[in-house]
Amino acid sequence: MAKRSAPEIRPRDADRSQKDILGAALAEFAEFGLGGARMDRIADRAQVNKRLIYYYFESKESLFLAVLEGAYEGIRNEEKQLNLTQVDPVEAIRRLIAFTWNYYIEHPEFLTLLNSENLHKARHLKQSKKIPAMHSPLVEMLADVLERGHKAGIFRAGVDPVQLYISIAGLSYFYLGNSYTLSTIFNRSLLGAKARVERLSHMTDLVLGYLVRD
Amino acid sequence: MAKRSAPEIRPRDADRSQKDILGAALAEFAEFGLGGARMDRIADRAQVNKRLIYYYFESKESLFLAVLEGAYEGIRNEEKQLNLTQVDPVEAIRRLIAFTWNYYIEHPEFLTLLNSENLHKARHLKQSKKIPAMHSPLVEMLADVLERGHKAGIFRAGVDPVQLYISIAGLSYFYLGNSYTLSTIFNRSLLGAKARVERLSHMTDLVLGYLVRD
Amino acid sequence: MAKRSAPEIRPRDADRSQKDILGAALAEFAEFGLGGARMDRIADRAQVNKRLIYYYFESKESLFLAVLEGAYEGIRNEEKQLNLTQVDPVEAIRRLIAFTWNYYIEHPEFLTLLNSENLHKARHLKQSKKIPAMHSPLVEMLADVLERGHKAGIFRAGVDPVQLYISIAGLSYFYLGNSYTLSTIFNRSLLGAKARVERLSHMTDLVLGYLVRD
Amino acid sequence: MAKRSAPEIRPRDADRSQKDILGAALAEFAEFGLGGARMDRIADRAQVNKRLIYYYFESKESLFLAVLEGAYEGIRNEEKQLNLTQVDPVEAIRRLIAFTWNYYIEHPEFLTLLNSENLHKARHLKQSKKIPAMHSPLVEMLADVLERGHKAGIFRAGVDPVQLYISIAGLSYFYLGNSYTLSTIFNRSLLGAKARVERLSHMTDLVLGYLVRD
DNA sequence: TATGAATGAGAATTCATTCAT
DNA sequence: TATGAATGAATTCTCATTCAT
Repeated sequence: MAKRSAPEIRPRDADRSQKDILGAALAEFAEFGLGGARMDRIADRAQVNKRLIYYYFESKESLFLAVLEGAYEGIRNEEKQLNLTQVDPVEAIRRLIAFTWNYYIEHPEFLTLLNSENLHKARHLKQSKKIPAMHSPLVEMLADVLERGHKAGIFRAGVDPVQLYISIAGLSYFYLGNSYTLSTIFNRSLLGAKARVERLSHMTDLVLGYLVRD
Repeated sequence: MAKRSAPEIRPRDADRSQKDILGAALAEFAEFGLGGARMDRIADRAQVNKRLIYYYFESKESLFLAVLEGAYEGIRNEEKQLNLTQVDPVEAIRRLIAFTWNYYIEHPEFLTLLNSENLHKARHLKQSKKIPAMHSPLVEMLADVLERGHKAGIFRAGVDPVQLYISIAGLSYFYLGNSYTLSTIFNRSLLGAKARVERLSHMTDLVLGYLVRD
Repeated sequence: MAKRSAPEIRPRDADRSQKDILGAALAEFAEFGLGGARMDRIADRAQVNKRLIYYYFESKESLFLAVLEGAYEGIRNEEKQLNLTQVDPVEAIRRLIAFTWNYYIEHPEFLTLLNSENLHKARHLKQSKKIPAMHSPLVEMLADVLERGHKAGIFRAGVDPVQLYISIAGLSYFYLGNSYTLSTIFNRSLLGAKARVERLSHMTDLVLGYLVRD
Repeated sequence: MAKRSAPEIRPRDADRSQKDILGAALAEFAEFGLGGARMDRIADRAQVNKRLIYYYFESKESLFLAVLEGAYEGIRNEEKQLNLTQVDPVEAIRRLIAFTWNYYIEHPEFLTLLNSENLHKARHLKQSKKIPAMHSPLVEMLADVLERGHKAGIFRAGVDPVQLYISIAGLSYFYLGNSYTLSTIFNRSLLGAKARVERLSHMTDLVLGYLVRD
């Protein structure tokens, strides 16, 4: 139980070290933002010599970019798992909303990371060669679902999939990302089990209520 | 007695100085976040000696709180102007959405300020004695509108006004607050005149499409 | 005699502080060059908080520039004292050589500072607005002396005063600035009293031997 | 067994590596001085793993010494080529001046290396067992030339060859080594073709004007 | 009310050097 | 002979904050 019980022999492993650093940096940037993050703490979290961070990642800025790229890679990979092309349109919309909701719940770092990046006017994102190439499959999936729904006479016509995608994301994003201020203002728990169920239900009702023509 | 010939006569009263500092701090915190803001720059922006900031506001933290309080005060004041009690329910919803949208567009600082505050887990907000007392009239207005709409047979039943309020806010907030990353990812302008009209239209369609029963 | 006997109350004096810093920086840069100089040591030498250096001088680089400007100002001021316009040409040349020689001996910092600046390709000098304006009066004095000497039938004609000025400086500069290596190589003291007299005598003979026509 | 497909076949022998390192270090030390030189950059320049530098040369300091020794070896070798014993005294002086001038022009590293070494008070030179043994043949040549010139009734008597050697070196050294600051101060190109011819001519006139008795 | 001078505690980054293979 | 991984000790510079008037 002693903090320093064993000298913790760490076998030299470049890949491992880099991954540890990235993981630690993700946590740190998510918790404190780019400006508030500390390289020292990242080194501590990664259990790595601070100098090693600079060895692999040139600077705080480029470390942040690497973390951001990893975050986009992460969500894109998950998105790919979500196959909606064969699914009934109404059910597909449900899954899409639930997916976004759950992903944000499970990856709160993603939200704060995006906030940081927007505070910095997407400065890092624009430098990235990787991220712009990682197209989200969701918009195309959504376009397909909307079209199938419309052809089946279920959904309304003329819905811009990009707008709807942004709306679906925004419904979860704002609720989760601002839960601290919102719950204080409304004096109401937003993240309890019951509240979550209600929110997901509301969002689904909202979007399907809009889409479905009867 | 002045060392320099023309000592830049600039008589300043206490109120004026405090307002200048708050204005400068708002701009600074909005641009860089709490962590990235610099007291030096705030002093420069306010054209005030740095020491004076500490004279009026104890520390960076309490200056941030004061700024946050000012920001909430600002939006609450505007919200009060929006009188929807006599307005046709459908039109009322339109106005509510448009109000939120326009307020965020005209006050982008509000968005980044809220992001900062959430990054810090609403630490300052919780300390504030003022903000919790400033209840937003919008939720009650919305409750009233929803009820009138339902009674008139126009709107669906069972809509939680808080959920809908959060949704309406979220639809604008995410789009505007993340416009830098979104426009980069989608390679599409989000803030041009045409795009704004489309977004407002989409959001209105979405919410009314959900609410209105035919 | 204790190092920390008295807390050494240092009255707040902006001018004094700046001068102390400049003096300490001059010594440090002279001893270690720009690259080898340490801001910490400069602060120690100046008995000043390290932060204060950055308060008055933005960075190490601009501190170096300020020091360089001070050094040029110093030599230019001394040069102005040297009035040769009424002096017999031969005597004037003697004084000019002796002045340069003595100035370099008394201000060895000037030599190493110049070496540093040349190592950096006069990067700082080129930024300076002050130094280029500080024209050395020596070249004009020398031109006057050469002309008077020639008219009096004593000196040879066609001597470029800039070339001769550089030569006179070089004769002292190389000997003094490279005395460590030279004395090691030649295994001979260069800076003893006798050696100094001999060197000054040699330089004077060399230049006058060249100039004087018989 | 190589991890990467084409492992950049580059068979290297020990000698080659050492020479590459020395060459790279010479360039680096010449450009940045001892303090400003970076082991990393030397490794890059030499296209060699940084660790290898330590394998062959113990430390930065001893690498510098090795470079310095190489530099002295280089100039001494060239000096040996300059045979003046059979040459007419006046012509011999011309050649000596021209040799020094040209060597410094072709080996500007030598000048900055010497400056560095003097900044460090000849610390490395004094450690060297090689350099003190490499006596410059120039002083003896000069002594011989001066004596022959005197005996032929051409040159003045009593000239110290060491003093004159230092003077000849200094005339070139100062002009070339300080060309950046001098050309800025005098706002005049010093290294153009015409300027070089003029300088060499001036230096030759100066020395011969002093030596030759008519 | 106002301000220029000053500072301790960090913070990012650098650097020569060593470890392990 | 050669190299990628790793590090402790600086080093420049930053920042919120306080002192003294």
